[in-house]
Amino acid sequence: MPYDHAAIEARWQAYWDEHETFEAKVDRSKPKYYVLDMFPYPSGSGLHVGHPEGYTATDIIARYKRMKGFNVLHPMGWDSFGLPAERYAMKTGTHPAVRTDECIANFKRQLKMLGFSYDWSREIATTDPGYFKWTQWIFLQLWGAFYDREAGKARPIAELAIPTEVEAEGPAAVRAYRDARRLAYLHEAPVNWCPALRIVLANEEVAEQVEAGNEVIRVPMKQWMLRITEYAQRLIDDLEGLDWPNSVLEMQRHWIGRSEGAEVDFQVQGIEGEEGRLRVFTTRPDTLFGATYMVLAPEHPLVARLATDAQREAVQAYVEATARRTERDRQAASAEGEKTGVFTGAHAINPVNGEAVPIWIADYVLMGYGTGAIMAVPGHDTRDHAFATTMGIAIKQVVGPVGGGEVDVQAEAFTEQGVAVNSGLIDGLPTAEAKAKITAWLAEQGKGEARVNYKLRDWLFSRQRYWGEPFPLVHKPTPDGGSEVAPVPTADLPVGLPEVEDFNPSETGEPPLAKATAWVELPDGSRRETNTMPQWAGSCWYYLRFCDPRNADAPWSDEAQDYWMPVDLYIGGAEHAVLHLLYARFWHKVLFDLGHVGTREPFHKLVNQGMILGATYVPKQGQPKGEVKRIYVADDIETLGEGENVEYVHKQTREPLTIQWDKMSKSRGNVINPDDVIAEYGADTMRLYEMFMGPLEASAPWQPEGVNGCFRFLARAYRLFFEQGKDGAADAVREFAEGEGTEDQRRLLHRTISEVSERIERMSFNTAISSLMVFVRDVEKGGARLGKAAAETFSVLLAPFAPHLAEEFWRALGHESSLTYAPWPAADESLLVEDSWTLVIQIKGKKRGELQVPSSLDPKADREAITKLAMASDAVERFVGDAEPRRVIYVPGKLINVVP
RNA sequence: GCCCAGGUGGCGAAAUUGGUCAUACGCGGGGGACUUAAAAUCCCCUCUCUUCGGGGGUGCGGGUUCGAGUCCCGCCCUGGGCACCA
Repeated sequence: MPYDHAAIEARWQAYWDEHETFEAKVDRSKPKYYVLDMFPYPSGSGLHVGHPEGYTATDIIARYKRMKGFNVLHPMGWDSFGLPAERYAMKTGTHPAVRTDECIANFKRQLKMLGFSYDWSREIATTDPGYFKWTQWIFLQLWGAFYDREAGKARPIAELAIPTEVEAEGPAAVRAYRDARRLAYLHEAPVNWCPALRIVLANEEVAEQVEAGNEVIRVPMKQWMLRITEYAQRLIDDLEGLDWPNSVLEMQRHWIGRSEGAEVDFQVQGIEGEEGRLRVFTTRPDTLFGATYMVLAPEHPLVARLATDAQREAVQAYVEATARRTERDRQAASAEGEKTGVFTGAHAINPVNGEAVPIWIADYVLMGYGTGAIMAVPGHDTRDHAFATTMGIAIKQVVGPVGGGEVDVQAEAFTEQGVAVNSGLIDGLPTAEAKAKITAWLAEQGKGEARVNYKLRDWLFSRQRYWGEPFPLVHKPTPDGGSEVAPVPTADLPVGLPEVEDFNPSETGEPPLAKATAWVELPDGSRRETNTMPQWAGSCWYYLRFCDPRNADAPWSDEAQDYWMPVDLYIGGAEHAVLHLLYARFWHKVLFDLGHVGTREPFHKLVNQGMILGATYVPKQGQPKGEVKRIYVADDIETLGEGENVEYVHKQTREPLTIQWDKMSKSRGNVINPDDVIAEYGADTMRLYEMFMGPLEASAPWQPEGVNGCFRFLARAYRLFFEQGKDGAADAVREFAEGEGTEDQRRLLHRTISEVSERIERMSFNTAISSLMVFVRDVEKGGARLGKAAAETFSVLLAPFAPHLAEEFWRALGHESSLTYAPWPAADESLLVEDSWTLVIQIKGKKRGELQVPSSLDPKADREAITKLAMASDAVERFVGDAEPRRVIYVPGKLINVVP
């Protein structure tokens, strides 16, 4: 019988389960290693081959680290709240919990088939009440805290100092004072309402729905917000020291979007004092002298007051028109260069030169950033330039190029740094100095101050959905006829989801939970909060729960958290580069401030695995315009020719096609199902191929022929250990030679140990596998019987990649138990050294010969002897002759370069 | 437009800090062995030109260096992200 992967894999999966081989326990005598996958949303369609790429990588590391003596935590769970289950419920009436359980079961079956070494006793699901009890608990920590800017950290709200004048106004005022400072707060604001889905979308979710053809409009609604903006600076600062891909670090920094500048006060003409103070934010205070107009966002509170009678109607109309458009929509149109806006009729005084500048409103200024108002400097800002040109507003030059020279700001804005001109007290100063000087001057005059702004906005945290964590809050009537928010006591958590008949929100946006009146209305007259949390909530802290997943009294114990955290290696898709990682970091920092965790950052090393691409076939001539795009899958096509002359045509139409590689998706029909691959080749082959395709971080196409190559390698290895049984008899274990076999085998073995170890450490799995392939090939080629010790070592080296087959080998060698905790071998350095080494002889940088140098000559110490040897070589004689070389470069152990 | 990553054989890809031979390993292709035959397996060849001495070649054009896939400058292309953030 040849390599019977199905039987072998079933046997070892059962063994691991039965022996609880991968269960992790806190053990302070060993160093720990926490290796985590981004847990999946268990979708109805099951795993595709893209999922196991990252999972295989973490599994290799987990298994390698165990053999290196680490106590490894390698858990898996389910990010199981989510919209698909809810939509499925709306369509079929099946409760989301039922559907979710089915999907989880399927995912788990598939993952188990791949032989991943997860500690399944730690399995968690975010939808499990035993889990979301603590999600709710963490929310209450946020609700119960404020950010102390002076201390630079969050503190319990009870410690917030209440000003005496507030105290004097009574409990309602104190409550309001506190509520306005909590890290979780209610905020009425225009939100992105999607009528088709009947849900509110976060800004970052709008694009996706608009692309899907769903309308998104703005409506005001009361929403729970989380004060992530207070952490903006720390979220930037603490990126330092993380071992993360540069691209992710950059994306996070850009998302947070720190910018330094100044706030400047303009005084509106005709409105005295504080009320008429119009504050703007600018990163270029040095261009203040070039401000020829101002712009307010249409939502700016001062807009209504500023509009003069003559302009009131136009202003009103503009404000209403923009209110209907989503922020994204506004930005998209305007970014094309279409600038719209209306003059308010009012003017304000420029504090640096006393000039009166007109005040406009325009939607290219956003209320959510800075102060919602700008000074416009068309000479030195592209957007202002476009607007001024459209509206016929004056453009003034106040910065010139450093080396002198002319620029025409009428034609195009000069946005670079330079030297201030036409700018009074800062004339002649380079931009940086001009900024500093004018900012200092403004501060002195009480007309402005230096200021740092961030693009990051507070996090819209409530959703009008059923399938999410309920907020552990109630709205309690107060004696004055109002209501106050009160937490559900920890002892009463979790707040579970009520049974409902209908999972749809109402047309007005009332969440589905609002219809469960028996659940909403409490005996004391309080009403439960009916929003639910977004899907991000559960994934913000699951890595902490994995440390102590069955704890019923706390989200985690100090002991477990202190031992396992931080996550040493975190692998997942690049699509989570910003939001998930930012939100999780934010929660972690709040928990850190409040003393619940001991680490500032949760994830030490982060790796994004690349995408696995699937094949589709499209017309070679390109898609005809105006027609529905034609995309075909492998079943539709016929392959003609071979090698470099390969051609694809459609089976029926004979249309010439060309292959195209895309992200795998159901809609494209280019998905490969792991079940099929495993059935044909086995999990070990599948794991091996996924890693052999190329570097983990790179995207690569799934090529079925490549899978076969990996299978062939395992089958070869199998034949190294087993002899085919005659006439249907079981395969017999081969006889092995003594020890590490022949001298050649020993050397080969130790080189393989050295290479595989080093390449796993570098996570260069494709090249590590190549070393293993070379080992098998060369042992075969050598023809001698493999030494038993060498066979054992090889099994260990293979185990992280193809664990089932490795276990099979291990047992064949006479071991009773699993090789999971067998020690990782160390290479004998002395065997890596050859008898002689090759010195390359170059003449003027070109290779002209080589020389075998005996190992008795040390590359470094015997420099002179080696040089002498080289100078006497044929190559030097031929190309240099007797002439004295101008230069001789000797690279120890590598080459000698003679320049005549 | 801006930011990040990347461009190496017919294909997936190798090449510690600039240092031998660019193209390991695998796929595909060609030739052969075994077989009645096929599958499986095994062996050899597989960047290119060549007058067989050697020459050229890592997206393109320059540069630094004794020596560049690797470093610098300027382009081109592909993928990902951001995109009126004042």
